[in-house]
Amino acid sequence: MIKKAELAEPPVEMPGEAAQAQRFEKARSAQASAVLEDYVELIDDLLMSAGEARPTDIARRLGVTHATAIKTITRLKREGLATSKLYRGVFLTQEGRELAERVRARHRLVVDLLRAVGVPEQCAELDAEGIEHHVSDTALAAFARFLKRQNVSS
Amino acid sequence: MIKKAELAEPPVEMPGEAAQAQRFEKARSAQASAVLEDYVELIDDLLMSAGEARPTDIARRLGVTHATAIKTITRLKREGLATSKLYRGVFLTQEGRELAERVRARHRLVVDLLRAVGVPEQCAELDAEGIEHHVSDTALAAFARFLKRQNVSS
DNA sequence: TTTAAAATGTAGCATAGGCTACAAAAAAGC
DNA sequence: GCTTTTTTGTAGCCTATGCTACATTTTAAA
Repeated sequence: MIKKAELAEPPVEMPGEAAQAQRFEKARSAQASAVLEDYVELIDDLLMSAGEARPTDIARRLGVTHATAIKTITRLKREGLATSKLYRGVFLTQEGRELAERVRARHRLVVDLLRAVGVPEQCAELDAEGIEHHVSDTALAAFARFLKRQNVSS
Repeated sequence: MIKKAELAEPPVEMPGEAAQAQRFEKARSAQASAVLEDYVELIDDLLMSAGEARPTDIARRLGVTHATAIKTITRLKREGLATSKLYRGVFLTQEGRELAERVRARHRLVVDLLRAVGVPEQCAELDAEGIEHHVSDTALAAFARFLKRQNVSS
């Protein structure tokens, strides 16, 4: 092993190290809520377009089995985002609806931003699905400003 | 339950449904490799800057316990991305080094793109950590073109 | 050289999110 | 109204990623 003294490193632990750890921490926690966000947005979609959101439809749209969907719906209920009645579909709580709206707006903004910098339409939709969960409010605001400038100048 | 006939939906399953499922599928698989990408990039960093990458350092930088880091390092080895000798640190295989280089280039490009559209420096670094794993090669190429245009015109 | 500290590794536990297989209830069709 | 199909739910298993607690080994210090 190389001794620390030989490396001529800063003697005190650099603050950049903790900062880096925080970045990863943040990315991990964003990922934890990503699945819930996807479900909430999809349920809201289904409720508006079809009038109901059934576990089977949710599962098919997400590309998972119904067992997986039901398990996650249980988690949504536990976290106060959704409610469900047997054979009566899934509904969102007030909190769930608010989250859905935020997620939807964010998704649109991310897709628009990607399109604006030249990403092909289909690719923008594809990539946005994963990207959106990691875009902070600060970045989102910057996206909105950028798009506004683009539209004005065009 | 609302009967399908009452909803006046398209009789055949829309292809958009399968497409949506594929988007989620892709985002999920991207997430599965995200952790490995982070480790590989960090190990490469440590090897270049400190000459060695020890589990303890990796853990501290990622903000996890050493037990967690060691477990993931075991997975890296299983997947052929890294090697390690007891008390001699972790090293990357050829494949691991190539992955690290791709990840690093992608990270830089994502940060630059975020900066270019007006995201504050610190926020760009923070968000890029989560975003980068979901940016496809197609989008990456678009980012590069966009940045080139920006630089030329400025 | 002997002891203390740090690093490494292992074991066992939890949660999340996948899956298949089985069971039960509701809806649809005859 | 009875039968079949669809939908829903449960149980049990797997992997990944966290964690704490304990054991071991190496490094550093006295």
